[in-house]
Amino acid sequence: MPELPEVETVARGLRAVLPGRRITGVRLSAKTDFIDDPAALERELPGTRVTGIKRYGKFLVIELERTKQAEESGQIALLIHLGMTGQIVVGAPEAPVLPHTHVFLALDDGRELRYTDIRRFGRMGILLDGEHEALIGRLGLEPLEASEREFRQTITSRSAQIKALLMDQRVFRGMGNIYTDESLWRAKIHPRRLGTKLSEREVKALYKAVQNVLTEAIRSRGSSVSDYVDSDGQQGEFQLRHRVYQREGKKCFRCGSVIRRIIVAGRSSFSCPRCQRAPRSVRGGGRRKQGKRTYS
DNA sequence: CTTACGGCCTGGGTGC
DNA sequence: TGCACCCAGGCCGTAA
Repeated sequence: MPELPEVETVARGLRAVLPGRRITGVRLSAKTDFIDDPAALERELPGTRVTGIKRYGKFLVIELERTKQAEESGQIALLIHLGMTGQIVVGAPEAPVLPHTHVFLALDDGRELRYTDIRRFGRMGILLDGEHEALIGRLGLEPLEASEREFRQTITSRSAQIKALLMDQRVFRGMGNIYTDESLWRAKIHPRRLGTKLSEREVKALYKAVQNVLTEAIRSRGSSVSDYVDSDGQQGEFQLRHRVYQREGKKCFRCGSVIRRIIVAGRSSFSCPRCQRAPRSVRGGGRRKQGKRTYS
C-alpha cells in the first residue's frame, strides 16, 4: 500500500510528535513474524529517546538514543517498512485497538504508538550502528533528490521494462505500483517500453512526471485506496487525482480512449492504449504467458 | 549479473 | 448462505 508519498506523510506526522519523547514500554501481539528479532525490540527500546525520523524510500527509521545504560552510548534505530497494509498511529492508549495491531509503544507523554498490519507484509527491526548504512546502501536513488542527469543515466543504462525499473528499489527507492502508473501516463510512455530505448525527450518527460506526481501526492497526503492512513489516522486525498490507476474500462482523461489493465512486471498496470503506445515487440501478436485468463 | 515467478498473509468483492 | 476464485500501495528467495 504505502509508497513514497504515504511513507513521507507518515514520517512528517511522526516528526511532529515523536522527537524528544521517550519510549517507556513495549508490548507485542502473538503474531510477530514480521519482526526481525521481537525480543530485541522488548530489550532495546524501553528507556530510549527519539532523536529523529528519517525516510529512505519506503523505509522509516526512528532514530533513538539510549538514556539508561550509559556504557552503551551507541545510537540505535527502529526500522519500519509498512509493506502493503501497515499503519502507524500515535494516539491515546484508551483508543479502541484495531484488529491486527501487533506493536504498542508506550511514550512518556502518556500516548501510545501502535503498529497495525493486516497482512503482515511489513517489516520491523532494530538497527545497530553499522546496519543503518548497509540498508541504505542497497537502495537506489531517492527520486525527488535525483537530478535529471542522474535519472537519465540510470534509466538508459538498464534494459529492463521501464515499469520494472521504476519499481525496483535498488534502482529508485520509493516508487510503487500507483505512482509508477501515474507517472508513465503523464509522460505518455507504455509500461513495457525498455529503459534503454527511451528517447531523450521521453526520459525528460518521465523525469518531470515523476517529480510532479510525487510532489503533488505528498501535498495531498498520499493515496488512500483501501487501508492507508497517516499517523493521525487520517486518509490521504491523492486517490481523487489518479488518472489511470484502477481506472480500467474508464475513459482516458486526455484522449477519451478506454483505459486498459495489463500485467507488467507481475503487477496490474493501467495505461491508455492511445496515449501510451506499446513497443513493437508487444504490439503484434507476441506470444506472452497469460496464465489462466478467461476471454469473454 | 539480470529477469520471471511463486509465496508470504488477510480481507473484500464477484460470480455461481 | 456458501464457496471458489481473483484481486490488493511490497518484497524475498529461487530458478533460469
